Amino acid sequence: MSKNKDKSKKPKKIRPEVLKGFRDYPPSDEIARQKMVAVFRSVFESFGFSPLQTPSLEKIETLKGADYGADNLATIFSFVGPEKVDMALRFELTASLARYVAGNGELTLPFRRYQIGPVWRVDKPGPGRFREFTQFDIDSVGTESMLADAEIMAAISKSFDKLGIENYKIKYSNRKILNGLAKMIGIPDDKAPDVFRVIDKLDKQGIEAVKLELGPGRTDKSGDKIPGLGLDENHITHIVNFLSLEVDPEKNALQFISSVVARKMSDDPDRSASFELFSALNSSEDGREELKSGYDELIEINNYLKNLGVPDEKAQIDLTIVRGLGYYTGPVFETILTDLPDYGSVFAGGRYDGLVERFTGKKIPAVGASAGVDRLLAALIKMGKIKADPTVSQVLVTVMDKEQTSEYISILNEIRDAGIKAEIFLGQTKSFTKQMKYADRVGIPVAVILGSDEIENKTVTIKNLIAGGEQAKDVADREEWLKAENIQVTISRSEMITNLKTLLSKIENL
RNA sequence: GCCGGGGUAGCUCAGCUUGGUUAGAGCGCCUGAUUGUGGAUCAGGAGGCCGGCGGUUCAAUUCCGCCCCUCGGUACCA
Repeated sequence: MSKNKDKSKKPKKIRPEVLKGFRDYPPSDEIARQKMVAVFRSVFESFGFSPLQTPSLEKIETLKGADYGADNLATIFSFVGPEKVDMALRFELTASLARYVAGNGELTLPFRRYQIGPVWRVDKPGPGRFREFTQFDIDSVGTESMLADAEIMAAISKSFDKLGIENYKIKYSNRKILNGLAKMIGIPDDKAPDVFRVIDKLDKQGIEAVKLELGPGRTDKSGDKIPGLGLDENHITHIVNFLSLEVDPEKNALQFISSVVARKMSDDPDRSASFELFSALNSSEDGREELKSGYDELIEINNYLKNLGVPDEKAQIDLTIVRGLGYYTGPVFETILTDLPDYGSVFAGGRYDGLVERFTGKKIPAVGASAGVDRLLAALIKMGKIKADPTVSQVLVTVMDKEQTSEYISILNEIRDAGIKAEIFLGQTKSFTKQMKYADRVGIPVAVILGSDEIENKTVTIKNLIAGGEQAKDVADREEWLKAENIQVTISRSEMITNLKTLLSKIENL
């Protein structure tokens, strides 16, 4: 009863909760993330991409196009602004890039930029999926050259190398190939994007699921019904036949396509698997042209990649790659981590020619790629490629005697000026034990200790907390542990900086 | 959107089936043993709108309904 009384007197507390689908990034996450981003930044800059930053909020037409409808807006955070302007948080970075290019007519093309920033979507949060997340984009706008596409792929490859990831693969293809095939077997134009969307699931769901979704639909593991596209049996067989040429996708499928382009069935190494498909490919000359163009581009990119020094095992042609998005028009590619196939594609993109046209009416060709920073980081941490330090602080200057504060500060200044990240203990307690505990908990690896002894003798004591922590494992008795310390040295002040630097570099390399 | 698990202390969870005294445990946290040294140990302590609203009841953390949130699967992903 008395408890209840107390409660009613208390002011209502605010629950410290974040919004659904949002989250905090504690220092350890953010430190790791910044390390990773620094690598991408430096590689892309070495390729001559410059940073661009655009607003988080845009006019809604910028993001959705002029004909935005109510159901289209379901997954975008939209508002009516103070001046009654419809606006929304960006859900990706490309639309803003297109707006930027279109709105700056004096911009010299090709324009090549990278951009990193948060984007927002009103999705249902799922595993590794949030309403606010960070994307990393690179794009080259205003160039038709396939070298632009190859360069983006090469930059991705370089970045992954530099991050120490050995097992990744950039798989690439060209939309025009499947587009052409679709035309040639008579799939209506308006169905083609849906077909691609389904084919895109091949990796995750397998050929049988794709087959069913092209046709009558299927029921997934949870018992939910997934509607199919309702293509007729004939079309499905042709598509599946083509996708099944993937035994050695680079060779068989490519040769098959070149034989289609040349209209010579005899060039096809796998007649039995593709004869049926081949014989169906007679209906559309348009389709054949598109197929040929896609094939040529693919080969061109393949050559450029060789020139750029991307090894074959890192970048491979895979004709089953289509990408789900509708706006891709030519080359498409995605990067997977072969050790972590569950993470899906972690850096992907392709050529899109229509995005700037929305604003200017002029077609400006562009190619770009986008990475989900958070997912990639999760993968890196899982693979042990990035260390998640709990703090950036490297040195704690402990406070033994408040009377000596100015002395401590001058030591602190000296350490900081030497480029070492350092802090002085700012807590309330006088207990020295607490200060060591603080350093330990926060994860500061080194303590600099100055008591009356040190000050009198113009020395400092430097303690390696990492090594101390290791030693604690073997010692059960407190007295023994305290005495066993050969993990700290007392040296003259003039030697302090050199000593700290060697110690810290030793700790870094652990 | 659909299917399923869950929401009780800072964290991980027990209790709920069968409503009823003071809602527990482990870990963590705070204080001290130990004001010049982190771990371990020991002693003491703080910390709960039992997710929210409504219903049934003399009585609800417990039963019922709705909602919210969360986790996993699936769909969507411009």
